[in-house]
Amino acid sequence: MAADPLSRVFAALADPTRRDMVARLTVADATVNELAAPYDISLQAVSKHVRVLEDAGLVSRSRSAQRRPVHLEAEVFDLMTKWLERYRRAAEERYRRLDDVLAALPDDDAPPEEGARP
Amino acid sequence: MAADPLSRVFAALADPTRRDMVARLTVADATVNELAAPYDISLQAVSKHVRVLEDAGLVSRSRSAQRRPVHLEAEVFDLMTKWLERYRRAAEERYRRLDDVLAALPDDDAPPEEGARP
DNA sequence: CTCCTCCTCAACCGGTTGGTTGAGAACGAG
DNA sequence: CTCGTTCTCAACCAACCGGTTGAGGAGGAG
Repeated sequence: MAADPLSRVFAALADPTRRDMVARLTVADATVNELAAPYDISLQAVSKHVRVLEDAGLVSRSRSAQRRPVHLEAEVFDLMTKWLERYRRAAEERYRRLDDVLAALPDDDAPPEEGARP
Repeated sequence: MAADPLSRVFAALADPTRRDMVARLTVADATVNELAAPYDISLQAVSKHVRVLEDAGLVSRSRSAQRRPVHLEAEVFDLMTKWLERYRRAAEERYRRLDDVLAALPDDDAPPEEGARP
């Protein structure tokens, strides 16, 4: 279970139920019971989902009496957004660069396998 | 295997090997063989990884001769970024709103369950 | 104290996933 | 045509995942 943080975050968000929980947690904190209400799965299953979110750092919990309110953490979103943005930008730039590459094509019709890794 | 698109994208990116491939594809297109070079897993495994990325719409392939160059698609990144940004912003706003909520707390110490979805 | 509520732990199950090996399709080069 | 290269399909396997049920810990409420 020692996967890198990013993998855990992506994996946690790969489940629609979990994404829905996150969406609802942006509105307000909630207990496990409240979180479980909309879904017709067992409370234990919901508990597991929350644990996955917690392990991914997307969510934190404080104990107040016997309730364990679930709270959304925004930081990890920033981290992921940053990661994503980086590659999105790179892909876009490459897309733009393509025109230059095509324009700079010499008489040779067989492209010289330009895949040298820097 | 009929998961929603967003789930497929997140799931695809939940694997470090696949994320590394995506990173390298931002630099240049590559064949399966080129992609496979850095990893000590079988070529078939790499082929499977590429297929997962393709099913997620992160990557497209054209056939030129017997080579099947893999090309990164930027659109899906936009989609995911948009999704993420929406919740990141919501979480931040809620974080900011928290001060107001605390300030507006009446004499009642039991918060009135304000979880109505708009 | 006893009871009730909220939640978690543990064991189990079927389906998916990441990996393997082996066979073979598709295509260019000789 | 034959050969070599590139890549995929198929079957299999161990591990993980999302779900279940059953048991039980941790606090308030009576």
